[in-house]
Amino acid sequence: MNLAEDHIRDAGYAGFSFRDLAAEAGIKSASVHHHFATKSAMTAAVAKRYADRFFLSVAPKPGESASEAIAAYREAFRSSFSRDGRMCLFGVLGAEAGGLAPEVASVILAFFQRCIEDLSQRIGGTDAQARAFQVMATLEGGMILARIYKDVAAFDQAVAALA
Amino acid sequence: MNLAEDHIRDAGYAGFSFRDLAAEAGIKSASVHHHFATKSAMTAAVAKRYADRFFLSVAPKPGESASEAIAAYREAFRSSFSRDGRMCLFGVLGAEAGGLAPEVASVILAFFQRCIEDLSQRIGGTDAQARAFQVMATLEGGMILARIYKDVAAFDQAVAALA
DNA sequence: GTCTATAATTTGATAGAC
DNA sequence: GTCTATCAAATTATAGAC
Repeated sequence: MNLAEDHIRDAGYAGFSFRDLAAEAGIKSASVHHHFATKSAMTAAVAKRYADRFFLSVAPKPGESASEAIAAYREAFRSSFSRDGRMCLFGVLGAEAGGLAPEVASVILAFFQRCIEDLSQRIGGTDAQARAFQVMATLEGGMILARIYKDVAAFDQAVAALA
Repeated sequence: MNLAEDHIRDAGYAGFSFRDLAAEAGIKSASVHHHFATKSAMTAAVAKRYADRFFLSVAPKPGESASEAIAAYREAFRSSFSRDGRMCLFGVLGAEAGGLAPEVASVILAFFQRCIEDLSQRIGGTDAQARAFQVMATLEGGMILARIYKDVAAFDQAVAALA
């Protein structure tokens, strides 16, 4: 799952095969199929694990401000990219969603819905939902720019005016 | 090229094959290879044509303001999505860039660099470049949200505070 | 410019032994 | 849980005729 996650964040759903993963893990592809019946099922499982980890990392702190909530999301994205130069998994999968199984698409939608809902509540005020959409769009788009420029400075400039 | 562009905008580089395109065009895959030696070469050609069309559509009008320049970009993205529900081609390719040939990656980088340069000049002022990065990130990210929600309203909320 | 035919490889997935 | 072996299909790409 770690290897699959890296490959997806780098090159998308088509960016890995069971043989790739098996070779890198030192086993055979049939052994991967023992754990995940299909590639879609494995991708959905990897995505769910990624989402769980993400929402733990952005968990609200008592008495935080709207700016602090936005900063928590920003830092989660930023540290992810600066650690290994790879994108947000859901940004990649979201961009190529037209070619993914419903099984995977539903996990992607659930992730963004939960982000928007969580951010909206923590931002508060009249335009909370629109600001939540703006934050998520800027973070995901900023990741694309950073990966294309191969420079986290592109991300930093993109998100500088956010919070 | 029209068919390839649609497929890429829907499901990325892995979202089409020469046989797919040939079948939909009513010819054979060998005939597609007559025009494009490799899949990477075709993708690069499609991307360049897309970029040319894009920069024509956002060409500056005499005496425009910074807000009007941003609005031109916003409308180019918005109309593209609302026309057929598909993403910006460079948003898709940018997200999965880790698995693309250098031949394609260089076209992607050139597109974003030209966008940033063009927007920076038309926005002007002290933070022009940072604002340009913010605009591009929000537009690309907003496209991802719109395609996942299957609703242009997600894009509209994401970009509402831009200009 | 299109076709038939095919090469060479990769892919997702399965059966069954250990 | 891992293995060997294999299948059926798809993929990118090429050779050569019309």
